[in-house]
Amino acid sequence: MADEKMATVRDVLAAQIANDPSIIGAKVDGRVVDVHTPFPLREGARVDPVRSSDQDGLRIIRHSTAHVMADAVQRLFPGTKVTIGPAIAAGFYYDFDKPSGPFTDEDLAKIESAMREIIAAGRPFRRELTSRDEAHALFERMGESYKRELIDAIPANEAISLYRHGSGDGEWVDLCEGPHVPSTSFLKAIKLVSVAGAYWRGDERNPMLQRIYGTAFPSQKALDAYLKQLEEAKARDHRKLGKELDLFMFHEYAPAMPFLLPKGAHVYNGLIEYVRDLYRTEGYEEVVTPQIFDKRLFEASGHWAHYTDNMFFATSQDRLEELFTDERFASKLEKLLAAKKAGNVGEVSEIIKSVVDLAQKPMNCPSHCLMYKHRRRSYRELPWRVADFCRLHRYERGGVVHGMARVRSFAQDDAHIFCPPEKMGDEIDRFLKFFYGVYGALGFKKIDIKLATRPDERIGTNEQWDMAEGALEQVLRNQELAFEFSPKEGAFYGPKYEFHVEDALGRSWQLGTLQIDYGLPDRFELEYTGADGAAHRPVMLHRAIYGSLERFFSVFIEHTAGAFPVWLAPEQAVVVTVSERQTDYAHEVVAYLAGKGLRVRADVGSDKLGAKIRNARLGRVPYVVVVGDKEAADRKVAPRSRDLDKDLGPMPLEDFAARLSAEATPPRLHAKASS
RNA sequence: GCUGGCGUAGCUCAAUCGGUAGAGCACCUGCCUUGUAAGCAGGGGGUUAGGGGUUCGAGUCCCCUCGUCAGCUCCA
Repeated sequence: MADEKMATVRDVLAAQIANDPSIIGAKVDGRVVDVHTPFPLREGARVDPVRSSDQDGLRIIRHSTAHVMADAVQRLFPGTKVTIGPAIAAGFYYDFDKPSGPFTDEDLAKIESAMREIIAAGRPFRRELTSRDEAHALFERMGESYKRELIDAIPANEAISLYRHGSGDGEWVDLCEGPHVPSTSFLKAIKLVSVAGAYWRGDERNPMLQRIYGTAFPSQKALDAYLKQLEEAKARDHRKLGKELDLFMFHEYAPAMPFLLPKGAHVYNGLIEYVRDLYRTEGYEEVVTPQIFDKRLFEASGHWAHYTDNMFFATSQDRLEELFTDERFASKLEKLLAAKKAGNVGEVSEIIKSVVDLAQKPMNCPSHCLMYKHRRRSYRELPWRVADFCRLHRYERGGVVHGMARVRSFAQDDAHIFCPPEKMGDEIDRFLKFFYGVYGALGFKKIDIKLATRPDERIGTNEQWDMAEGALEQVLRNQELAFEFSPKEGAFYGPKYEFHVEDALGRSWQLGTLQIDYGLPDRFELEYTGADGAAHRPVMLHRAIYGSLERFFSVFIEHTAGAFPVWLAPEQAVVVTVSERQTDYAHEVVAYLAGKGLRVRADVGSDKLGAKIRNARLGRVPYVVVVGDKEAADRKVAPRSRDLDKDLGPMPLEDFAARLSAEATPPRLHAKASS
C-alpha cells in the first residue's frame, strides 16, 4: 500500500500512554501489536489501546512471562531444550525437553526466584524479523531442534520473527510471533503453579516433554484474587464434599462407577423427579429398557463398528458351553493362537470380540428405535417423545475418569424425539424453552450456546444438513438468543447445540445437548405413514437437559458448595435439644414436621448445644431448630437459617412448619430464557 | 492408554539412617444437663492397597498388579 509509514504505538498513542501506564499494546485494525515495535501503519488505520487488564493485555503479559520462565529454566538447567510456550485461559505454560527428567517443586521455587531477578533487571523485549535460513541456522547453532521443526511448519508466505530480551550474556532469544511487553519490568505478579508431562505436539506417539504451568496478572492483588478462587474451587471440589457430606463413594471393585449413598441418592433422585414431573406437561412418555443386548443391536446401530473401544461386553455360561460344540470357534482359536504368537494385539482382541455375544448398552437410542419399530406409526402420533433414565455404561480410559464428573456408569435425563423433518423446528423451540427453564430454576445464571455444524466426515445429504442447521439457527434467532457457531464440531450424523453453563465460581461446563440425527432412522429403517398414505422417514432428536446425571450432580455440588436448596436437601432440618429435658418435645417436633412431609431428624445426644449446631452446619442442613425449656413450654422452636446465617428467634412450631413447607416446594420453571 | 506423584485406622495425617505402627476427629461406654461452630474421661479399631523380592530385620529399598491424583491424549 502506498500511504504506509513505519511507526510505533508508543508514538501514535503518546498522549494516552502518558496518562495511562497500563497501556502495553494496541489493536491495529484488529491485530494486537507491541507498543515499542515499529510496524507499517496505514493512513487512517484504527489504533485502539490494549491495557494490561484487558483479555488481550493479559495474554501479552502471560506470554512474556512464559519467555522469562524459559530463560530462567535454561540458565538453571543447561541442556534443556525449549519447545512452545503459549498463554492460556488461566495463565501460561512452557514445554521443555529436559534430559534429566521432571522438574521438582524445589526446581519450581528456584525457577520462580530466577524469574524475579530477570524481571527486576528490566530487560527490554526486542522484535526482529529474519529469514527462514537465518532462523534455521540460529536455532541449529543453539541446538534447539524443536524450534527448527516449528520454523518448518510456518507457511512460506509468513514472516519469521524472533524476540530477544536482555543483552550480552543475559540475552535470551525465542522464535515468536509476539507481541510482548516493552520490558520484563512490566511483569508485576507471577506465580508458577504446577508441573506435568505433555506430548510434543499433543501426540501420544511423540516424546513426553516437561510442562510447567504458571500464571501472571497485572497486579499482585489480581493474582491473589485468582489464587483465592483456586482455593475456593478446591474447597468445593465435589470429591471432597462427596466424602464429607456422605453423598457417594467408590470402590476398586467397580472403578469409576459411583455408589450413591443415601444422602447423595436423595439429591440425585430429586433431580430426576424434578424433570420427570415436568415431562408430564412437556409431552414426554417415559420408558424402561434393558441393560444388556445381543450384539446384533449394536451392529445395526453402528456402535459395534465404531464404539466398541468404549463398551463393556457380557456373556453367559450357556454361551460359553455352546462354543464347545461350535466348529467355527475351534478355527478361531487357532487363528487366535497364531495372532498371539505373531504379537498382533489388535487381531487377538478382534477374534475374542467376535466370540462375544452380549454387550452393556452405552446409549439409549438403539433401544428406542426398536420401540419405535414395534408397530406401524402414523403421522398423527408424532412427534413421539420417549424419555429414559436407564443406566448406561461406557468404558472410559483410566486417565480420563474424574470423581462423578467422568464415570463409567451413569444415567442421563435422556429422551429421543421422533418427528417428521418439517416439525423439527417446533420441537427444537420447545426444548430450548424447557432447557432454560430448568437451569433458571436451579439457580444457574448464564448459559452460552454454540451451534456445532457439519464436520468434514459425515453421513447424510447436504440438503439434510442444510435443513437441520437451518432449523437450529432459526430457533435461536426467533428466541433472540445470542450464540456462536462451532464450525465442523457437529456429530458425524447431524448438527447440535452445545450448552456451556456457568457456575457460581464463573467456570463453564458443557452439560445438556440437542442433536439432530438422520442416521439412526435410516439404519433402523424407521417409517411413519403420512397423511398421503405413503411411508416417510422420521428424523430423530437426541436431547438431554442435565446430560449425565452424575456429571450434572458433580457440577451442582460445586455450584452450591454442598448447600443444596431446601427442596433437594437430604435433611431439611435438625432439631437439637439444649438438655435431655427436651428429648420428648424434640421427638414431638420431628413427628409433627415429618407429618407434613418434611425431612427432619432430632439430635438428642449428650453433646453441648454448640457442638450440635456445629455438626448440623458442617452437614449443610438448611435449618437447625433449637428447642430448650422455653420453647418446649410454649410449643415453639428457635430455628437458625443456613442460608441467612442467623438465628431466627423463637416462633410457634406451626409458623416454622409453614415456612419450611414453602421452601420445600420445587421451583417452578422460569418462563423467560436468559443467555 | 502415556508421563510423573500418591496409597498408613471410617476421615485428616505422623512415624529420624531400614530397628516395638501413632495422634486428632469419628465410633462405643461412662460422667456432665448443657442456650447458637468442638465439655471431660475411658475403650475398641491396622495383613501399612495386594503380591513377590532384597535384608538378621521392610510402612520405609527393588519389581509386578490394582486403585487414585495432576497433566497429556480421548469424549462416535
